[in-house]
Amino acid sequence: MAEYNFSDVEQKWQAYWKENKTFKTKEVSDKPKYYVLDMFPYPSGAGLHVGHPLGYIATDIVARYKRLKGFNVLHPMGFDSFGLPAEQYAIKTGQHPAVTTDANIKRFKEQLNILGFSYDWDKELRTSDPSYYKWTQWIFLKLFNSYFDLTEKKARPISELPIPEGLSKEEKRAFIDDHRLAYQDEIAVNWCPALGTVLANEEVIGGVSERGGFPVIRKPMKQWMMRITSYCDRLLDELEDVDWPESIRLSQKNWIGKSLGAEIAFKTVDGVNEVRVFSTRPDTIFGATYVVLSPEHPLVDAITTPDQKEAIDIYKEEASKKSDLERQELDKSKTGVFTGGHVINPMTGQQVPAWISDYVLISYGTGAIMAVPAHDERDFEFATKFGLPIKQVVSADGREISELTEALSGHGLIINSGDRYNGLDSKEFIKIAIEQMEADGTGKGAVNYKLRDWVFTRQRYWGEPIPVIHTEDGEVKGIPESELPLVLPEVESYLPAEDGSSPLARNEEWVKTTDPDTGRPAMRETNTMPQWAGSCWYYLRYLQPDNEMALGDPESIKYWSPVDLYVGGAEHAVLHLLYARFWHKVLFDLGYVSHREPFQKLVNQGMIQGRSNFVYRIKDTNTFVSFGLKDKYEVTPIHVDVNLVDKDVLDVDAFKNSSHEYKTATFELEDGKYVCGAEVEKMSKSKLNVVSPDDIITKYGADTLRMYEMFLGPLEQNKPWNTNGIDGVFKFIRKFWRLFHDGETFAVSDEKPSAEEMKILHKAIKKTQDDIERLSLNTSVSGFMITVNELSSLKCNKRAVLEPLTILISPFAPHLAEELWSRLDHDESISEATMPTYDEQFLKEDAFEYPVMINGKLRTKMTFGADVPANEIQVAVLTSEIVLKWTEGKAPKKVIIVPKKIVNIVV
RNA sequence: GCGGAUGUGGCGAAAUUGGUAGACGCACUAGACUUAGGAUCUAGCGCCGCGAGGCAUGGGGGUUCGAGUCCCUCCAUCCGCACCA
Repeated sequence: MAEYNFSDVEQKWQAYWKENKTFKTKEVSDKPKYYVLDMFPYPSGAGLHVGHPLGYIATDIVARYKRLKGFNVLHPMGFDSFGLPAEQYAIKTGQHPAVTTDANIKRFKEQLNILGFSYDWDKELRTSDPSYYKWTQWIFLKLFNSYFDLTEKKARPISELPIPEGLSKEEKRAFIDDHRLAYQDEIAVNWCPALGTVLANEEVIGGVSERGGFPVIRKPMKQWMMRITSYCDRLLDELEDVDWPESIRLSQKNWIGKSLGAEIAFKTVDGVNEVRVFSTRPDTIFGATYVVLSPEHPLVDAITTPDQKEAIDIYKEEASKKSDLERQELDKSKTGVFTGGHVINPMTGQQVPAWISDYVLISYGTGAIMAVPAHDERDFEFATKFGLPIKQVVSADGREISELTEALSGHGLIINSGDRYNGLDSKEFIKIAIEQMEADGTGKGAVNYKLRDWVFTRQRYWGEPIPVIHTEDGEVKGIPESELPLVLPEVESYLPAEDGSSPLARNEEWVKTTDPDTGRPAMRETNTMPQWAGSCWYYLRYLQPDNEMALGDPESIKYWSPVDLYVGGAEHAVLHLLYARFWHKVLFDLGYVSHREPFQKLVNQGMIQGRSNFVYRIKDTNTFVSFGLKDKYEVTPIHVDVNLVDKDVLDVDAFKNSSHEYKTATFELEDGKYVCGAEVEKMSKSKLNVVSPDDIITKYGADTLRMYEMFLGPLEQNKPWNTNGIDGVFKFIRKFWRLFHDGETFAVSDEKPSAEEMKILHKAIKKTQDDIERLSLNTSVSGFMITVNELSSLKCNKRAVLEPLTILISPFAPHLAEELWSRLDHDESISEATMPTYDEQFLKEDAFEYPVMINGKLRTKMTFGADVPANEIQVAVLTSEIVLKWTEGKAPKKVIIVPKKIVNIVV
């Protein structure tokens, strides 16, 4: 019997799609639009493993489904092709990153294409193409030439910035530069010596770089910054408008870290300076028995008394040497030094000592705190260690605890805060205390954010050059738009310089330029943009990747925005998604895009982990024992290449041939087989658990791989890859094929389907559509299997059933569906077909035996169906609703009817 | 520490609004057709029990005629954030 030849069929249809541009997006259409987007990949040298396509398969199914449902679908793919690995490879080998990147992209595209994705490759983009980064630079200039209007809470062109009267030329320029959304600042940045570059806060995790895990230190440097903090409130509030997973919304909220409280001034005793602190608990101000400044705080020297100067200087020196990693070590006990100076608590009027400590961060709030040891854990620890006074001012029951053993961080009744305030509810006192301090001029209500402005420069080669020049007299100017793109120049070496300047600085010829306004010599900016820049707006460029005149056509942007479905990994929860939203909002303010948020619905596909296999070697021998026997010996587990293992059974010969070391190995088998152990780990080369989609496709075909990846479990869930179950899907594909065949010949009958067959079909239509709509793609695959099992046992080969079923399955197994579709005498691609609709009349329940409960106790069974059964109680079934008729006796007190399920009667 | 997610057979999992828990698939067992099968088909497959029946969705408690699903509480695993004032 001729079996389904997936390999020929898949090649045939992939060639057909490519040749006919089957999936070319229609720009103009009266159909409703649907924009379904994948997070585009960084084209790494390793190629795709079986985990990468998970999200792409899901979006491809949705894209194909929406086409069949009559939507005009945009489903593009591109490459985030600026990035560190290509540059590091370049440093090692001298190979230009563009060459490496091109080769990697070629490989990626091949791998994507054999999966049968319906991308419109005419829309492809690469962030490292000058034609693309021309517009990344253009957006940079827009940010450079805009300011944030605080009253309207939106970006406006810098030309509209109101400038105070009477400023000198230099002051005026400084004033403008101070308001730009992209601006330069000398700040303490996260400098990573190993990578030779500055990193954004978001790229530093626990004191080490996100990429590579190298130590990061703080170093003051002049950097380009993005004024993302202006957008804190909008980035927070407008999260409510999008359909995103709660966990991502929370991550973004936490990252922005908005807290409400008060900013309070503690004047120095001499009245010259004031230490401003931020507190979320101004109600505890009567308990503020000292203040702590961060070692980097600008007032430290002014407050320090001469006899404490030496100790303070030593402490400051030590703190500056510490990396963030060391400062963040949690279990270390608190350190600090008394400045010798005192400040005045504005509410009590008492003098309190001022200390410095590195547990107070210069980068958060005002860089100084009022310490309330009775009600803050950290302050309590500090006060206890240094013998500072602890004063309880909030109490749960209004009484004071004589000997506090821990900080009481909850709310309660105010005590020890003067007759005016004692007895108040502490939450209420927050408002009252702020009002009082505002009246006294000693404090005010304040909002504080954790989010800092975005450090936008990298001292790297492989990124977008920043399109500005520095003039002789120190002015910074954007280059004219007509000069874009500012193409990345060639350099001799890709290594960053030790002083922190970018590799671009090496090309002196390129750096030297002239100021177009004055004709005087000027220097180009040599830093480049961070990798996030290109991915901040790529979803807009897909609409018109070839548009040389504009970022995109406004009509097109209006038609396609927002992205209806965006699928990608949760690792971009804060970085990419926050930056992209920020840029989008600026573009929205300036009138270039039509919607406030770029991505309407976001789904995070889970990670596919590796499933490693192990063999067990008896210590000091070359004998391996099977999994079930290993406990009898002292064994060492050794990773074995999962590609030599099938259903946990080792291919012993292949294993022997895999390495010289194993040539002479001997094996202790169980039931004639060598069984391997298994464990879930990250998929990686070193663990020998990488499964390539290419290998799976060679063995089972792309349709099987697509369906199996969906079948594996819910899309959002992390799950280990396990090839063991793939046979089931493979069998299903062949079984489906066989429905259309009688032996070797294609045989589909035009006979009218039976009621039972119609029911199977319509059930399948309903289930598949419901499942895709809620992205439960695993259950829709199961649903297909049930359907085919049912039809198969009926030996149903009727066109009226099989044809709609082919359409239904085509988003999942497009190659198989196309082949069958053409054999069913259709000339056009199945993607031109229309999704069948279901008819309720075929979905009616059959006669069914229902349990009937009376008073929750009696249990009998009745059959409800077309015939009304006779009992003491007469029951009829109409469609799926059950109607009870009472012929004798009293009507029951309570009748609970659950359609299709149980009749529950309380008499 | 704070926040989020998850917990169902030997395994991956289903159960969409509370309504016959374990669909579907893997593995396994038995059988059929076969020279053979890693092909195909049929049947079985949560646990205890010969059986009728009983017990089962991480543990305990609650609401309900009815709970995997809702509420309280505890436990475990994974993932974020973390001296954020």
